[in-house]
Amino acid sequence: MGPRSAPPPSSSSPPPRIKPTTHPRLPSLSSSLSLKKLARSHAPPTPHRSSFPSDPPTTTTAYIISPLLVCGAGGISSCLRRYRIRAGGMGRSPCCEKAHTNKGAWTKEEDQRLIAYIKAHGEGCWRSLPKAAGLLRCGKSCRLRWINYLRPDLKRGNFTEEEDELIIKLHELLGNKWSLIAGRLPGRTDNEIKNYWNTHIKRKLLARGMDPHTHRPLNAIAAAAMPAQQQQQLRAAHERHFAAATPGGHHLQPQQQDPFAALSSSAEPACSHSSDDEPAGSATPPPPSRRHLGIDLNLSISLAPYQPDDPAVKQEAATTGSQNNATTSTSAVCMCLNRLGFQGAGEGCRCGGASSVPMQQQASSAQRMFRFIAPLEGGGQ
DNA sequence: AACGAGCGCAACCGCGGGACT
DNA sequence: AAGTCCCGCGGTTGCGCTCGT
Repeated sequence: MGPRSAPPPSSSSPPPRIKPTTHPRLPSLSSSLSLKKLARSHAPPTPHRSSFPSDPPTTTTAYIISPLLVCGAGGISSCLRRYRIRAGGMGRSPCCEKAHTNKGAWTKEEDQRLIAYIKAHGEGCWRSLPKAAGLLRCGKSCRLRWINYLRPDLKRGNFTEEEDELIIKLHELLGNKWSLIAGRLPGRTDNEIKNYWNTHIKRKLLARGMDPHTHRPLNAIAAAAMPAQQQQQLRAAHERHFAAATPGGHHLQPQQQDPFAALSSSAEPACSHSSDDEPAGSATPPPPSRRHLGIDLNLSISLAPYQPDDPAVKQEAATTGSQNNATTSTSAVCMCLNRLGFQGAGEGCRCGGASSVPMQQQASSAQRMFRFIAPLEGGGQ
């Protein structure tokens, strides 16, 4: 059905399906329950997925100079635009020459070409990269392959229990913002986390009696009918999982009695979910607090002592004034504006003290914002 | 041993946002 | 101000492997 039904037109033999991950296969929740089929049964008809219209593009573009020569550090993004000759009328050209690109699984040769090219020239200019690297792929495909599979700093597979719980907490806060969640898990990609969520964590939460969408007791109706005491027991059981899975270091900040509870008590996560999560018509407008959260992801999440592997991150942490207490167990990771910062217990977030101008601006505006300190344990009482 | 169903995950797609002309 | 483009994101698909019968 899909475009991948056609075998990859690669010259080499089809690549062996690489399975670098070693997740132990989880026992089925129930032989009659298939999450995938369940989701599909609730999903609206899949939208039209054919790639591009069959009519030819209305514009023709040509690059008169290799982008490699112009894509220096800092100027990558606009290199193509400056050297483009428009030879046709208005309209949007396809992202690549579909007719001359490979699809499907990547071959080892393709991987090696991509790795070699990026090692030599760095990331960026994805649109022109395939041609420059001698790959018959579209830029998007190259980007995905690199980010999700070839990047050297990827961990790949074997999610730890702590990562599981962090993902669950982050998902409760952020919803299906996989890239944001991935940003808090070094070495993990959004695609990997998304897949892991859909295949493992959903089931894990269901087994705990929690709804993976709302992070509340599974059946809202049953929950409503459930005695308050029973609801509390269920909730407590859920929280005990967190406590057990995150040994040490995750402390509820005493001055923030329970900011998490305010979030958890709201019906919806921070963002809307896909159509297969809930029937489209059932969506209700998020309460004001949720809408606020959706606009401002100025969050802080406490976490186990963080030891960044990346020297650049270490450097950044140092320059943001985190100092030594950045790695103490009483620190929290601040999620302010997509930036990792640290704060000690009982102190305000200091990530705004960065030297860059944008961050100063953000810090000044952040002073007027409400901050969420989201502990990883005991926060949802 | 053979077969079918279920599952995991790599890779694809369309869309939105921001940058640029 | 409007139009165009690229990048990145979230949702979805389908191949190949594993497991149960």
